[in-house]
Amino acid sequence: MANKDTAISGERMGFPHLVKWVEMAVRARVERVLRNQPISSSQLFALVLIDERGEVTAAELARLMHITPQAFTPLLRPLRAQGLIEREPDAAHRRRLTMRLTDAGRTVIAKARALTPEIEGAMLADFTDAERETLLRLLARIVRPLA
Amino acid sequence: MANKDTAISGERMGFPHLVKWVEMAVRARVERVLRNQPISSSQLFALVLIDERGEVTAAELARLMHITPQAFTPLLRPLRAQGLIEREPDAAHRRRLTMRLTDAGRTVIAKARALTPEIEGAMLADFTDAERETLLRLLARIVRPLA
DNA sequence: CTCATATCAGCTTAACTGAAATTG
DNA sequence: CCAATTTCAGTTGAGCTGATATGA
Repeated sequence: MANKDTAISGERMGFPHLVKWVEMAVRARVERVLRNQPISSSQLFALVLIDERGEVTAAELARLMHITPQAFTPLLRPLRAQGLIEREPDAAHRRRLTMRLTDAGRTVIAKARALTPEIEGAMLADFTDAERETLLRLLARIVRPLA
Repeated sequence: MANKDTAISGERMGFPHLVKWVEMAVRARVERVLRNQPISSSQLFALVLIDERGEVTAAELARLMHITPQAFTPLLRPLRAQGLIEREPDAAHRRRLTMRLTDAGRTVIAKARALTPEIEGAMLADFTDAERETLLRLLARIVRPLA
């Protein structure tokens, strides 16, 4: 039976395993909260990244998200169909299409953002303010070199 | 342009957003490393959870992973087909099937586990030992109440 | 010619809902 | 009759590879 006694309480759990577990718990909560919104969890993620960047091409965004550019095209379609983003050929490279949020897109993000503190509160219920701060700062440092 | 200057460096990024971003970076690396293994990232996650529990039913595992029991059945099929797990009707409730790892399953996990330190090392390259310890401890505390 | 971008096609995996059978 | 477990069916979302067209 391997390590029934050791795995959870004793020996360190691997970093990828921990991240996956936390992400699945987060995902379930986000999906539940987004049930009535006209957008999926992954689409929202892309939308937030576009917002953070201001202007960005699809290829660049795909690299940020660690997915192939091909996987990004279908993710984008519903966002365009709902008018949440707009695209425009780049001045220097007509092949590139830079995109940015529309007002409708910003509205959707704002509504979604309002729901996340509740999720953080539920998942970090027994964390002190200092611990939350530490956790978010460390996670942000993992993300920073990817940005 | 919303917050090109503020979002990444200034205002706090939401907890769900940070987790999703880190998870996508981890997922891409795990998939690359598992390319030659006879198992997917999600299947490995389930396998590790079974290992940690020792004995567990599918319904219980689905709750741990925050997915529906229906979503769990197809995840399990390749694991059974490859003989990585074995199942047996529960003594008290014949409807329930408790499962556990086989030796083959433990071998696959061991091989996969050997690859994760490399991923952690790459993603936490500029973290001190103390910072890694803190991060893993905080993540484990999020997971603990879910276990 | 080569490289990056964007997109199309086909495929696989992994989630969902709804419905059914089994058992306590 | 009801609740929990398991599984089947059908659907959707979100990745992948391979191929194609366009432009710098």
